[in-house]
Amino acid sequence: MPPRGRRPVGGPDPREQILTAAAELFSELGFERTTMRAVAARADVDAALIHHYFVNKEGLLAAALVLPVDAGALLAGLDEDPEHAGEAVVRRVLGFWEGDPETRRRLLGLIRVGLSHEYAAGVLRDLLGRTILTALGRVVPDDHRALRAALVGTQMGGLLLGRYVLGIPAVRDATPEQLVAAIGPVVQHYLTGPIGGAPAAGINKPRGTA
Amino acid sequence: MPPRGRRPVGGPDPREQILTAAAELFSELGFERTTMRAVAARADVDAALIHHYFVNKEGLLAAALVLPVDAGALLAGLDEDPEHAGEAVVRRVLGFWEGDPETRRRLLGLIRVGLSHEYAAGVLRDLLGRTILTALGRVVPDDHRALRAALVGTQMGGLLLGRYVLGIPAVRDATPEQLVAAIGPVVQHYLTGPIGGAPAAGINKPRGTA
DNA sequence: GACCCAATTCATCAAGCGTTGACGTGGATC
DNA sequence: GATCCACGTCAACGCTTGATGAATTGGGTC
Repeated sequence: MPPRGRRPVGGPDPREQILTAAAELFSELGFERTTMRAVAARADVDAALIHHYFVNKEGLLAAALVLPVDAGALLAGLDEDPEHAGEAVVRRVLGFWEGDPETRRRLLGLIRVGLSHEYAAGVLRDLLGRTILTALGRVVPDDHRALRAALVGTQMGGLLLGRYVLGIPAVRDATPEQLVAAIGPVVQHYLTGPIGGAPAAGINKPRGTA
Repeated sequence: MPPRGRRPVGGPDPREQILTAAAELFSELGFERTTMRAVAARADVDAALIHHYFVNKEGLLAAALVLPVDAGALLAGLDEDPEHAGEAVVRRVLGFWEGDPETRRRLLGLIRVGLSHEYAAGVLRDLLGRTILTALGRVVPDDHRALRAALVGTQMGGLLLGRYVLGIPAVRDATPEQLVAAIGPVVQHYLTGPIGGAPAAGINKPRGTA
């Protein structure tokens, strides 16, 4: 039980500790099941202090849920080898996810929270739509650019969901390179292949205008 | 305010009303944010009656969350036209979802609840893995069957997530046939195309494998 | 029609929740 | 070194939650 008032300087920054604890708990438990008291306990801080810094639980969420991945940097340089951009996307995302546990936790939290809370849902929606779109830059042809980016988003989102959130055995146990080999061409297809009405070649024939 | 004891016969079955109300609310709100009182109010019933029938909230969830889609029936007959099985899968799932609002709500609920509650997560995991696997039957070649089915699951799951849960604009506003045209070939690729070690070109492959 | 059990409500519980206001404490400023 | 304010804790409020046990009513059974 620490003394009453302001702490002497030198110790760890309580604000940062709160943010870390909140990010961890939101990731593991989602929004509703994360309690202010639990965050406070993990941060070794009184619960009221959280309100002092972040006003309320939503504010804490907004602060703890900084966009955990710089999509622009993650997907930079893909246009140097447009033919293998699809594989590169999958490889980078998986590598990023599995490399840095901090990012992994934050991204996992974003997914989990985004499905139960509207604020985070917006962040996630933007990440899977707009952010990917701008990040892909010139790789994506002009026609249906938004749709192409969003399709990539659904496939990558579904992959992360199946592998890390739900844990579907076959996807959970596959090696990253196995997934790159299987999904890379799909992403490539979404990026540069014929989607929509185009009857052209490239893939198992898109059933002409039936 | 109804009288105290047992109701006279003739009215609607309260047990069914509870299940309906629970399914609706779980779908809209997820597990945590659905309260027993809200279920009771919508079912026009005292909250204690829910405990009488279903013991506790988890029991209510388990009872209300019957598998909302007979994947076997939904995906039956695909092997009659294996070349277009991919498109058929996407078309049927979207048609099913958009056709019957009851199914739609239940499936949406399953997704939403499955991401916040372990019991429902298991149901969802099985649906996207095992159930799809068995449903696809002979369409899927022998090699990597489980992985193929799971990959289909991730793509379809990601699609539903983006279109109906998150509402990514480009995917939300696309027409079903647009999505069939864009995603059908991908599912086809997962079903019968080369995944894993196969040396052949990615997705840009002449039709007629397997 | 006496008896039993299922169905149904009522009243209430204990626990946990987010939040608040008062109060103490130290660093910074002049 | 007096003053001010950000920092930090304490104690508690008001509310909601899931759950329980007793009380009441009706249908079935013999």
